[in-house]
Amino acid sequence: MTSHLNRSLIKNLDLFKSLSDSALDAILQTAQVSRLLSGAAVFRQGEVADRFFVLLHGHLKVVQVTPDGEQVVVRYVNPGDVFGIARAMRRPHYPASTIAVQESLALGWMSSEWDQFTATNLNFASNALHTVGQRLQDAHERIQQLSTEEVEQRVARAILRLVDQSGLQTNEGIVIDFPITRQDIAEMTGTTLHTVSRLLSAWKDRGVVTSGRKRVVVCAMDELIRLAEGREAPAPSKLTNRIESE
Amino acid sequence: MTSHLNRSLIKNLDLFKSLSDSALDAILQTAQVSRLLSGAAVFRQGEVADRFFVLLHGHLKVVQVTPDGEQVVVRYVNPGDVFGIARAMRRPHYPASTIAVQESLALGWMSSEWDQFTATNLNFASNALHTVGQRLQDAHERIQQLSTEEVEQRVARAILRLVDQSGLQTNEGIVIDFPITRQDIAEMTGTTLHTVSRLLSAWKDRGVVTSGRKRVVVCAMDELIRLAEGREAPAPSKLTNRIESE
DNA sequence: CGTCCCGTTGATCCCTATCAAATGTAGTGG
DNA sequence: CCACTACATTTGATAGGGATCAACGGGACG
Repeated sequence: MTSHLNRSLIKNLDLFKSLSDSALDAILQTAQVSRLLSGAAVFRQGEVADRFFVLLHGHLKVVQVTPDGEQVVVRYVNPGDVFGIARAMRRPHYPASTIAVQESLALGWMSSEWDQFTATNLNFASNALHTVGQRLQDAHERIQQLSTEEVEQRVARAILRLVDQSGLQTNEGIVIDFPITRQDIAEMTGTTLHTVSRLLSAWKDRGVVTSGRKRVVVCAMDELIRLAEGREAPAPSKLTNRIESE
Repeated sequence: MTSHLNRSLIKNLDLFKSLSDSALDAILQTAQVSRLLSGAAVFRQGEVADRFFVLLHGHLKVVQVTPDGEQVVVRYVNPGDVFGIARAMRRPHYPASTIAVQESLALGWMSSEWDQFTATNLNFASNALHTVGQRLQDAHERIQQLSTEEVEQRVARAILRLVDQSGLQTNEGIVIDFPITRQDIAEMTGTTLHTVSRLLSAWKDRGVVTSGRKRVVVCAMDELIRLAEGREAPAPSKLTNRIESE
């Protein structure tokens, strides 16, 4: 009799790439399933990092709170991503909280098993290094943006990143397929919800996006890319005029 | 007959912690020494990441330039630090340039040897993960600061970090023991050299620091810490008044 | 001893945070 | 099904922190 956890669930995930079937089975043996309601925390900043996870379905956000209570969104976790691997970096506590922004499903292991995994399979540690390297790269990009770019560019880039990771083509444009507020976007870009709201409103007027409560849809990718690169909108040509412009 | 490269040079470095003596010797066999003059680049952003290094002596700065030519200082490399390990994270090119800010000495290996090292010694990959994890943590802290703190706090923190890593106690205070310009500090904190200069001038007037050309000395750590935490200077009490006030 | 770099300082402006208040939208319980 | 409530969003007014522009001063090094 087989477990309801199927090898195929994880065999294509980055972390487990090129592991043997038997290794995968052994790993699944010790996995625990976490079902998460929207708003539920998988773990909280400061807790002992006793488990690590892979997200199978849904979306999580990783947030850090500063000493004086301000929040920063570190990143969003997408299906297939590993998270909570603080212990593998010899960090005894989670440096941030991870919270489901929609109903989600994750697989978890005890941190103590990490060494087991890496010892059994040489690729495992290398894969983890690859993942963390990617994150480091992302973090540096963000530092660069916070240091040198204006708010509008940063917000445009943040939305492009979200679209890239979780964009869903619909007939009104590409929608970010999980709930996200102005406040969230502000916490990703180092600005305020007010400024984000103003930007989205302005963009909506120009037909670049549509947006509603916890919802953002990109209508004109090209235009958004232009904004992200700091080039202002070109002088509005007759061709790009919108129909209902007066 | 023994090489002039001595095992003791590297045996205490984080990356090589808990490697056997024979492993260390094998590693040293393939090392190349780089002598660097101030201003010399070890490698440049965008080049193929064909080598990785350990800094033995001196100081380097890691800088990224944005598409439109602005620079960001990613971090300073201190003696004992590994750098240039892009390839280990499966990144084919160096994401930043690394430049000596004073005469320095580094040990380098071909990137292709990395796999050799990790295969031979299980701790190696784990140590690397630890190092990169530390950097990720640092990057996130910086993102947090850029997102939520004011310039004065950020500059104060940057200087505290430098003091922490490379502070040297002298009779006029703790000096940062390598050359660093206002521009450099600005590029670490996402501000301009003008603002940094104004801040240092103001701090000098208050007796918190002394500074000169490419030189920063911290006189009152406690005061700087206060600034870094966002608490403004307390109402100047009679006890803390400086002699030549008035 | 001149020239380049680095640092200082003033004046001005503008982006964006902040304060404030109204409107809109989903969910809930009677 | 509607009233009530909590939370999201929008939008206006205002102020201020820093960037930017501009010019000068000073030390180091060839």
